[in-house]
Amino acid sequence: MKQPASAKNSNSKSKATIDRLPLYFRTLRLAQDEGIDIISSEELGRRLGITPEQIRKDLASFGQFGKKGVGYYVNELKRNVGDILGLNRHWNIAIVGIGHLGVALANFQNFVTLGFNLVALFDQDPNVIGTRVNHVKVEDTKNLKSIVKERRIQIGIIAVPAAFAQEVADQLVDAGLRGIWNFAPVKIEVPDTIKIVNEDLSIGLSSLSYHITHE
Amino acid sequence: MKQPASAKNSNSKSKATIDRLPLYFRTLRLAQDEGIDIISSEELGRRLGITPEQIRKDLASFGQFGKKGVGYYVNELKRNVGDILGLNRHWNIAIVGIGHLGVALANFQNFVTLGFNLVALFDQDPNVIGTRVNHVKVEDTKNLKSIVKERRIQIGIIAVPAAFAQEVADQLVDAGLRGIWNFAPVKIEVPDTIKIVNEDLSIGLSSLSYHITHE
DNA sequence: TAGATTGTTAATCGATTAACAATC
DNA sequence: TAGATTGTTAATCGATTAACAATC
Repeated sequence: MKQPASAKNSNSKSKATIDRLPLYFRTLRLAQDEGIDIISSEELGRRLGITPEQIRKDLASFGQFGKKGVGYYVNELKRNVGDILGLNRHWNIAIVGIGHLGVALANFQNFVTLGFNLVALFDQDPNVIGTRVNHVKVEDTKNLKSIVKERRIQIGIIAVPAAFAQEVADQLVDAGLRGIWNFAPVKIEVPDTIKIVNEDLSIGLSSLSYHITHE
Repeated sequence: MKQPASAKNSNSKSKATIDRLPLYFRTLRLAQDEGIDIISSEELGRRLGITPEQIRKDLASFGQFGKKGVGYYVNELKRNVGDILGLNRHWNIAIVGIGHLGVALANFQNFVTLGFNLVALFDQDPNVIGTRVNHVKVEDTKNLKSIVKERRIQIGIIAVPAAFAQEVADQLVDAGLRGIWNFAPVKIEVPDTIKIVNEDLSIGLSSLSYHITHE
């Protein structure tokens, strides 16, 4: 029995592939801004430092987006990659912990261009509660659960000290959100229906230190 | 002819391994704080969500740090992993671009505990130059080269908008530093004697978006 | 048509997992 | 000694690279 053309094949879609998609998206947006209509895997690769074969393989695992002998239509490919990444819709996000990092993230312009709406900020410090960061009012963490539900927040960003991270994660999960972006340098336990991405900044710096040390 | 015990073997030391070392280091420091003397790969793995086999393999690629039937001495292993990562010395670092992100990084407490000394901040905005962030004075980017040399800065952190990142990188390289930690969402070209680590925050968030979108 | 470039299969490379001998 | 746990080799799994037919 033949597989229908639309059937998902057993292609890669590996973690590595998914981590490269945002890079493709970023570069396609740039190309779009430059007024480029068509781009080849060769040119995409040159701009990103990735081999053209890799790019074609990555894209082909999600569908046939290109035209043989021609290349990829920038607008079309950007829309397709955006659809795959879920960036062509709007996600409501919240930041918990409005310290220096929380403030920096609240002001992060890329969120907006990627379709993320910052709809709530939380902190427990009375001096911070009630202030505004990037036009969003800081709420008391005590009210986290009701506000997350009310404002239909799907993604929570943890920017509190490591010692409080698990507790905050528990509250976020309890409030029913879908994903957590964790900046606290600690392993957080969540039910496996919740997607978690860890962003431990000390890894990047340590890796740099390693490579400089070893010549 | 027998290989001397000290000879480097052809073991992995893969990128993946090196990226896990900082996690081991972090967990060992925590264990040390808890007063734990000896830890098994089993327990380390439990705390990190990594298999014990993986941990033993990673560590064994750098030497024999454990005791069969016993485990690893926490202090000793932490020192060894720190040595490998180059964290048991002091690196002088500078941040270029004192916007929200630059300020957050300047206040990042983990730098200190990892042995990084923040010795310079740079910006081009006259309103920012001369102010102090976490006790460090902000200098004019114009003087970057001479200050980087003078203060023996080995690592530079780029926290400027994407459009200026390459230009800043060129100046840093010209000043003779060894490594760059790049937060600008753009590919930077440097000579291959310079190690560069890219920290594109939109990747983490896009990856989260992808996984939530696909059920 | 000739040249260009994709999509896909096969070959290679690298990383993880399993198994177990060595040994504390 | 018996039990525990490392370090290492072999087996498996996954990801990248190479090659090329399909086709614009």
